[in-house]
Amino acid sequence: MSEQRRYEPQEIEPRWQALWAAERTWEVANDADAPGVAGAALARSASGSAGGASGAVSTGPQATKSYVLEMLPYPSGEPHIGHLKVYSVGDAIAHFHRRLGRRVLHPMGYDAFGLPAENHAIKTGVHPRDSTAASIASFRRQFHEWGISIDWSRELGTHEPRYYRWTQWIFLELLRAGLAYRKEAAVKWCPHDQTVLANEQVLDGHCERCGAEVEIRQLEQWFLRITDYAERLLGDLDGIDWPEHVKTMQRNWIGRSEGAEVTFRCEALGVDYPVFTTRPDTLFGATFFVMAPEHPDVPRLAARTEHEQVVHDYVNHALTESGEERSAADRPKTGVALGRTVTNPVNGEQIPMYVADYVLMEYGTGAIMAVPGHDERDHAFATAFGLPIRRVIEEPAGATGGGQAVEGQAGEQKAGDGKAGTGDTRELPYTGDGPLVNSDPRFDGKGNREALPEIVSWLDHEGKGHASVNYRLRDWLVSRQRYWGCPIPVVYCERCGMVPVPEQDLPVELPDVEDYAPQGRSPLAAAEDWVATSCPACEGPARRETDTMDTFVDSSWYFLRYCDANNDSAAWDPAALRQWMPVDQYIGGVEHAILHLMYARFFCKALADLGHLDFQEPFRALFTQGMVTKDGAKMSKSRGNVVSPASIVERYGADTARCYILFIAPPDQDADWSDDGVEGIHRFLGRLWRLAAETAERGAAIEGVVDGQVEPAQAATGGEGADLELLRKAHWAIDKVSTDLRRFAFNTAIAAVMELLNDSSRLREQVTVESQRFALSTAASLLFPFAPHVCAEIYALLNGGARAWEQPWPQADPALLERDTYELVCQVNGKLRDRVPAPADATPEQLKELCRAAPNVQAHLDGKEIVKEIVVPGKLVNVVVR
RNA sequence: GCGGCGGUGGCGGAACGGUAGACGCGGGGCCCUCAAAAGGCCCUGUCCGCAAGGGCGUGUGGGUUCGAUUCCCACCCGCCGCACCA
Repeated sequence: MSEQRRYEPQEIEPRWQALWAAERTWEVANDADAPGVAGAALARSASGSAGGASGAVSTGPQATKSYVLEMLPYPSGEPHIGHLKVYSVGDAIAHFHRRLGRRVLHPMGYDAFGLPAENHAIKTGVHPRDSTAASIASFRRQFHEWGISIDWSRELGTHEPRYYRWTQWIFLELLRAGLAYRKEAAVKWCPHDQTVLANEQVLDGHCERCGAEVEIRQLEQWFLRITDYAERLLGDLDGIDWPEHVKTMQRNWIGRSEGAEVTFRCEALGVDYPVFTTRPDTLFGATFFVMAPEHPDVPRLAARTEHEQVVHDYVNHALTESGEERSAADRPKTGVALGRTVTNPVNGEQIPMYVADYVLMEYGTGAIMAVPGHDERDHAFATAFGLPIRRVIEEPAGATGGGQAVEGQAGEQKAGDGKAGTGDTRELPYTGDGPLVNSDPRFDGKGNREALPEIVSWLDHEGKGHASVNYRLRDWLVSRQRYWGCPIPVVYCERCGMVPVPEQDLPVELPDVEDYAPQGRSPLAAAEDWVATSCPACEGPARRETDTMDTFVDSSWYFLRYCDANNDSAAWDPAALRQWMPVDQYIGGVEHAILHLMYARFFCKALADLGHLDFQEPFRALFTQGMVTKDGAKMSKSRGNVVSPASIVERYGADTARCYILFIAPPDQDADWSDDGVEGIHRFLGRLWRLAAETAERGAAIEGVVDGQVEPAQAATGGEGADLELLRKAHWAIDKVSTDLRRFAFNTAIAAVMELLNDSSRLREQVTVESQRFALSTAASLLFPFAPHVCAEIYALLNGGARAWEQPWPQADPALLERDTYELVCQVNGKLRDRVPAPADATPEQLKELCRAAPNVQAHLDGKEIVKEIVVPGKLVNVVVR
């Protein structure tokens, strides 16, 4: 190099950021014809070709839209390295789509309500409104400093009244449709702190803060009826382009099971108890009946019996245990008898009722029929309590099922039930398939799978049961007794009951309260003059709902609001949604695989049913990025291994930070941060910049080129020797980067540009300035989505001030991707023995000749018989010898 | 237990069934320099060999194939979900 030049991102980056901000480069209007949008700018300049592009992309009203969206950040403190990663990925995609000629919507907002901000406020004494504002300012500033191409005209915060006004509107729509409702639910209550506790805040049945024994209280809570959508949430997963593991998690979460609901009658009380079972084929093996401790009928069943006190104690103990304790997998089965019986509808047997904590109130009906012969849990319980165990399915000879085959007598079967002894002496429980026995003459001998539907239709006919589908999914509890959230827009009137706040009175603004610490009821309840209001229906005295909404409600529709973010007369104009939705590429952490992504899908389906949307799925494609670790561990303050994006950006510049985080690993994988690795990327960008600066200088010296006087680099199509080699490499890189961007392989895309730079550098003494300029221009063009500032700089430097982001994405010339000679791989018995140059158009016969003639192939053929020759044109010849 | 993902040099990672280890980091040598920083050039899976070359190598064991990191079967290990779900 002629003289020492330094790559100075601190000088380069703010300059381009200022330009993009001043020109509002990344804003895109809803009206496709509107001037000043990025797409239109591209259209204007698309006549010049650059970076080897042929066939400029046209944009305009007809241009394809692309909605590229990263999950909005929760503004707490400063952005961390995970934010840098997700927005680097999203920005690369947004830039790529723009330069493919699409109109790209790439907005930003903040998920600003929520517990962490509130807890932080309680701890520091800074009002959540203020700490959130400070955090948002920090995020906004850093997004600018990272050079993320955001349409800032659509910025929003979910805590702003102009946003949550519409969150409340959606809530009212759901309420109107019966999809939001109030219901009593069992919640944990600390009698000392006078507060509801989350399950996580209960340790060993005691309050984690004061140690008081926790009680269970039935409290009214707000729910959203997501279970109505279980089937559609499951079925529609098939039509969206999401990672398989995310779909699997959602399927598991929904937990669909097919079976039957069967009614067991308690004659003493005259009450029918339905149970859900996936195994109606084993009904004849039901020898007892179990209810969950939370089952509302349990006290009633035990009342005035000798079991009353024991049952009461057991239930109380079970209720105060933490979910974690109760679900500990192989804990011994516990329970107590209720002293009552129910009738097994298939055979009229009276079977005893128990209450046991292995039965969950949340699943099915909160009561089960127990079939100890064919269910492991029921078997464990029966064994512990000396209950009869009956085999109703034979184990086919040689089959392996749940039970292990044992020699001799099945000693485990201490059942006092005469029917237990059949010819099958293998151990129970048996959970596999086989012919029914000990059931009913109509079914005995039939395969259980075959008999199952027959039994169900028989039950149906008798009015004792019916086919049924059950889901694990529960309705979504959305009310929170917390301050920093969206107020639920209803009031309670003594005369009219619960009354929705009329739409024109929205938003119900969150009042400023001084004491927002949780205290058993919502902190909002303390804001007396806010709570006291008048009934919208009768104008009589009424009180406002003081619970707020779960933060996940806020983030279940924000992607819709971006489409029409500044609309003050509606949540959105349907035309705006038609223009942008669904999101074409959604990007975020896999930690939201279930909750956020399920809720957002639910909202879309519900809003579509209400006529507000004309699509069912919000996110057509999803990409989940992996975590960034340091020294193999999750970054955390307590470990002291936090790498702050701000410090990296300050030291190396945003381009280096962004490129590095995309280079270390495929973005969907976890990646370990290495300080040395960052240096490597910084060297690479520095080398690219220096070589480009040198090339521009050389060009100026030879051609008298000065800024603004040359067209963007023309696609060179000729040349020979080193020039041709470099030209080919550039086209190879175009092809490689284009392919890799489509499959999110940013690491290999950046590697390809590195190769192009390495060749440019190696050949720089042997090629013309024009070749060099084309190669480096192409490198900058291809790298722009990852390192926009330095690439804009280089592109302008080499192309008379032309703007990289306005250039169509380069296209590889197929003719230059092919070679007239290549290195033929010569194998003997599949082992590489030699490589020889071969003409691209050689026939298979000629290739065989070439291979056999290769010196080292000769050596391995010596004295052997050629059995076969495999020819893969363009690649290799494999000679098989004996 | 069920489901998903993964296991390749000293490290991060490449590789349409066809040259294993691209690219980068780290390491070694050299150039530039009074010296250093910065930068540049070369080498770098492993073993044998002066070299040419050869042996061995993608968690383990089988299989399919002319050829397997890639496809199939069984297993081991790690990570992530879910988990007494009837």
